[in-house]
Amino acid sequence: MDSGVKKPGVTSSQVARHAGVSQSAVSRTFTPGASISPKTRAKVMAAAEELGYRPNAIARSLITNRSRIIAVVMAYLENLFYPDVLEELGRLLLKENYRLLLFTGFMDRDSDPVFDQLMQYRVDGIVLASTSLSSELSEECAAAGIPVVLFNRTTERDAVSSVTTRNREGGRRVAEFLIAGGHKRFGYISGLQSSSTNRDRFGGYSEGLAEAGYTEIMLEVGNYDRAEAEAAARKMLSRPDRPDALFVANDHMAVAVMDVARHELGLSIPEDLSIVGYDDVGPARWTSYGITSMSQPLGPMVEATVGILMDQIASGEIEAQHCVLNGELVVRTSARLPKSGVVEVDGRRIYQPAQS
Amino acid sequence: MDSGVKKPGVTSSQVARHAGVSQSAVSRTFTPGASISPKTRAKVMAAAEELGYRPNAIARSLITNRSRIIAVVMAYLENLFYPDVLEELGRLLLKENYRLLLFTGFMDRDSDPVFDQLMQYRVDGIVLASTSLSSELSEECAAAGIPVVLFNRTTERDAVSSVTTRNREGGRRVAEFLIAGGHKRFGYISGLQSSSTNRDRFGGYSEGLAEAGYTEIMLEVGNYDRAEAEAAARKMLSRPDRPDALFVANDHMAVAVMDVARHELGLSIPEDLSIVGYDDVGPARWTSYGITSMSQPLGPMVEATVGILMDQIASGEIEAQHCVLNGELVVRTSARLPKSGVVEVDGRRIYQPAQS
DNA sequence: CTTCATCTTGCATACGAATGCAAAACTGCT
DNA sequence: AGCAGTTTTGCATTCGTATGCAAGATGAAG
Repeated sequence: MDSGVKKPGVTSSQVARHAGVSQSAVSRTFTPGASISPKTRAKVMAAAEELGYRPNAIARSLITNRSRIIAVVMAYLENLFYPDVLEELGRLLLKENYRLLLFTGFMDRDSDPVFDQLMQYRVDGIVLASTSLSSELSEECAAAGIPVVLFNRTTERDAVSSVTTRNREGGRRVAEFLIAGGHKRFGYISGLQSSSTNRDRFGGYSEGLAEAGYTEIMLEVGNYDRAEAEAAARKMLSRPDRPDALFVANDHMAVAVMDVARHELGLSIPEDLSIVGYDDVGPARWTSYGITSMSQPLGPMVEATVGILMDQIASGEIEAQHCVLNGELVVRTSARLPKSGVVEVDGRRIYQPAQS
Repeated sequence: MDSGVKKPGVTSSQVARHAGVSQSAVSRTFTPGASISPKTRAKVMAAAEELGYRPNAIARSLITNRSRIIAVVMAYLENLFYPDVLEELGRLLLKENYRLLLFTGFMDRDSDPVFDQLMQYRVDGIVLASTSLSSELSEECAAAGIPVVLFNRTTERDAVSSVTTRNREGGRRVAEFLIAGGHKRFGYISGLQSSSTNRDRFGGYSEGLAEAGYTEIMLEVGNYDRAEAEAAARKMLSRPDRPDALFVANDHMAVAVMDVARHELGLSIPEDLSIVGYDDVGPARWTSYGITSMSQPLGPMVEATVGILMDQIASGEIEAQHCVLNGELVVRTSARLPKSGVVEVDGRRIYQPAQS
């Protein structure tokens, strides 16, 4: 029974008058768990329906001191991993009856005004999923008593909650895989060098290689940026002693690297060059690329993120929690296969060496 | 001079007391254009700084009846076109001092709760960029007096503002291009059949073909979905009389179609099959695909969207405005070239037949 | 029918900032 | 100094909802 046009600006008092009850009764009707008799509730509902009343979330926020808004900060969305995260976050937050205030499309140094906005809107929680944002921002928010979760990154001091995957182990797994594949010359195209994910991935990778006696790694910087990754690939792969195994810090860059290798330099993948990426994001699965990639379990990561936020909001405690999840090395066609260790699980091929 | 921890919950009255002025003075200090002397302003600023005061946007909204929040509704973000839009929207809205409340990750039929939320938060404007959302939603919002802009879609009755490109002309241009390329058997993989963009693109395409005497078009439905597009491609391209020219309703699907054609069916592109897409989105530019595609001018589209919103918010008038922009047929490698008509503009190759 | 316990209800107030209005402070001018 | 004109200030009220408190209604048990 829709009464057509919903005029905004219908207040609870108007509904109250129309229903012949007090404003409190109206409020209680729309407050789950409030003390209200079925009879008045019905009266109120009828009047509300008739007038097209909707509780004003702004006014409610003012008094409850809860906005039911979670801020999500993502400097850029070019890497499909982040839109995927965003979509899942939207889904889960909606289910928890929270809204998602998105901050994106700004340069990283502009983060100060962003911080101001966060504070002004009294958001109930913050998800920081920008690899490149200053750590100060996060700590400042946490200090202000707002639950913050770093998504896919950490800071040195772990004063603020985070959700990550075992990047170090991931890097090491990539090394093992490439070594088992019989590769001899190793390269790495890095992400933002200041980011924790990049440091850990590279750390694990070089550790793994070093243990097998490979101490030299050709290094170029891609800064998680497509254009820079292309340039890095051009430079590294046109060297006479170019690597035969290349770990790229994420799939977003790996795609670009593959295009350069194949179409600009005429290399065959994986015959001339094996490439391994990170994230296992959409394009990695497309047959044209088929990137062998360390996966990050997006669903569980988002679930953990929302879980931590809800937890901290409910308890009022903002003690830092750190959730570290496991990824898998999903094997596709962009890298030569080792003789053993590749197993099929749930229709996906995974590299799982015997010892683990 | 930062005083460290910003305690939230500092109110204007507290600042007032600390500065020895009235609460009004504090309010005026933070209201651009209000009547306040430099001297008191300075006093207030100092006190505010010291206490870590930030105006409470919620409280402000309540009285000004302006939330400075724009809602953006995008059912899914899998198609990179939408994240790109989102990023640009974020940038422009931030510049206009508006926040972006994102609704995503819900199935389309669930749009009712979404509408409720929009109303509850008293958003100042709405961008509807979901091809598949019901038209009612948009009209209901408009009826409620909230400026609404349909992004990349329209409704039959044009009671609500929209920003689109000339999809019909685009479809026709694709037809001309493929005909000029000497193709004989034409196919179309459609988007959501209920969407206006799909109808227009196909309408223009079939018109253009019909005028050249080609009245038969092989048709499969992709629903703007990757998996469905793959299935559609499999079906259409394994027919003995498969088309030699295929227009796919957007690049997101075209990528999938290309993968199926090349890697599952062993077709060469563009030798065996020419493919043209729509949107000119990121992956279309990647060398592995190099999709010839009708572009949609994202920047101008977003600019127009924000422009319309700001206009309507400022004027209070919500008379529907319709902005229709031009795209170009960006020529790459996924389709055979016509003998003439391809010109180079700003480093991009464009199909521009003589008469236009 | 009384009595006490439990539910409902309305009243009044609070949340934090913006703003019309009138009083107060300042300005410049004679 | 005195006055008119202008600017600045504070007071009081407002926005729309939630909630503690006390009064009223209802129900059950005796």
